[in-house]
Amino acid sequence: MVQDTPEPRSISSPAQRRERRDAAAHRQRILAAAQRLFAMHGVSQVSMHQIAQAAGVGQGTLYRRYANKGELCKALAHAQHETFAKEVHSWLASDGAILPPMERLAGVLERLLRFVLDGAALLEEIALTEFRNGTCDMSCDPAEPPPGQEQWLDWMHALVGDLLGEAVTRGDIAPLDISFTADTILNALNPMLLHFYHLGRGYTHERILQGLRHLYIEGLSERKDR
Amino acid sequence: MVQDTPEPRSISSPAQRRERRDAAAHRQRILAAAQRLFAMHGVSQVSMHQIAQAAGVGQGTLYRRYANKGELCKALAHAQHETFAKEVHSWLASDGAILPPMERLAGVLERLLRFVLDGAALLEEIALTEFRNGTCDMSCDPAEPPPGQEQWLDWMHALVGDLLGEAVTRGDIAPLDISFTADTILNALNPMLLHFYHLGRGYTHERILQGLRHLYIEGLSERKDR
DNA sequence: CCTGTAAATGGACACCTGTCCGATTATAGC
DNA sequence: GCTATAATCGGACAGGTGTCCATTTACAGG
Repeated sequence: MVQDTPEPRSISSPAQRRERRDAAAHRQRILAAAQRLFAMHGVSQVSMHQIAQAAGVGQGTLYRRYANKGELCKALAHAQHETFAKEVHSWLASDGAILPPMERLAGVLERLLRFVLDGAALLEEIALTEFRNGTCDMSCDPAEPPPGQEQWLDWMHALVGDLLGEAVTRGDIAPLDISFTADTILNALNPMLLHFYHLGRGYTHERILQGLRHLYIEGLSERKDR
Repeated sequence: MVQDTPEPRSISSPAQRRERRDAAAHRQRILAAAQRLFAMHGVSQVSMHQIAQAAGVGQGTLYRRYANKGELCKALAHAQHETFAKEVHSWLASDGAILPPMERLAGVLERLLRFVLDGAALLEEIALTEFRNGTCDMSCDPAEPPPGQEQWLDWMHALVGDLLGEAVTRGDIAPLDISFTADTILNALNPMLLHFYHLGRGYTHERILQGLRHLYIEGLSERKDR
């Protein structure tokens, strides 16, 4: 049930000691407890103290590993992120491969929207914590540095940026500020914003998708086929 | 210094008692103290307890009036909001009047960007609190209902929506989901997002403005003059 | 002036986050 | 097995938020 980052536990681990066995067990228990409590009561209703208690560890231990609830959520969301990344990659390599870049972007956004709406509770907590702490970088837990793992937001930013860049090169869209545009598009799928869309405005999934498509795909495209 | 909502203190106040004099004085002291402390140490560094103490009132009194720091910030930001609204209105009535709707929208966005960047600290706290509490409606303090006062976000949403609607009617832009588009455009100027743009990305004021213009003004417009 | 009543007050309280540090325990080298 | 050592543990603690409620106080009407 609990997805764990596959530890670099090769015996031949060169200079650095491998994670102590009890520590590893505790991390498992923490993740399992958090997942259970979150599922039971909702992310925002569960305190770090409760998690520590349910996992049978002290608060200090919990905070040593996860500096705040957001970090803990990141660890839990990690597997979901990877699944999503794989799904997007495989789509881009198969069905998406024959589409022009802006249509590929549309496909990515559609999948991203679904992904965010599904994992909303976890992602919201992550975003909230980051904004609150002013880190704002969506970077990953430095205590868990799986080699070569891309940071979530950076990865999405690069992906959207690449698609935009390709579209510019092909002349499908006019030249633009790629980095800023990618940021703006991704922000339109911010978990907190979608939460507001759902509660405050009552926008449906389809309506959001269509709105995004009109604004960012058709809006940017030079050749409008109307 | 402290801008106060002009109380409905007409003697002929029909059924409802007017605010007690001591309560009014306390509110003044609270606002003054908050403004002073915020200016001195930054919004996020000042606790509600400190504010209460500096104002010479108990925490209970403070919370009775302002349910949380966000509400207090809203009260302080109220005058700024009104100033901004007046500035936009007068521009729309004078220089803006001769421009097509999408150019008027560009002017509004430019002013909004400046406004948000200026009052960032206060607005960020407001947005953060709202998201945290899940209220997400940006509505005003129900304890202070100045008659006829528009809610800030609703007002902006309506303004942007009107401009978009006019542009559609004139055929300047293709028909679209006006409400959703207005929400999305406004979200691109979210205080928290701009904070991230500044810190995490280093985007300048001008770069943001140009990016927004390309995306939302030129992107939506039918007749592109390139 | 006196009195009833509802609004206003303020500090104790419950709970939460995040830090700190002495005590504990796993591991490496002998 | 034994020891040195550093990672790890866990609960106390320092703040902060927001609630509660017994007490106080301003205002209106007799």
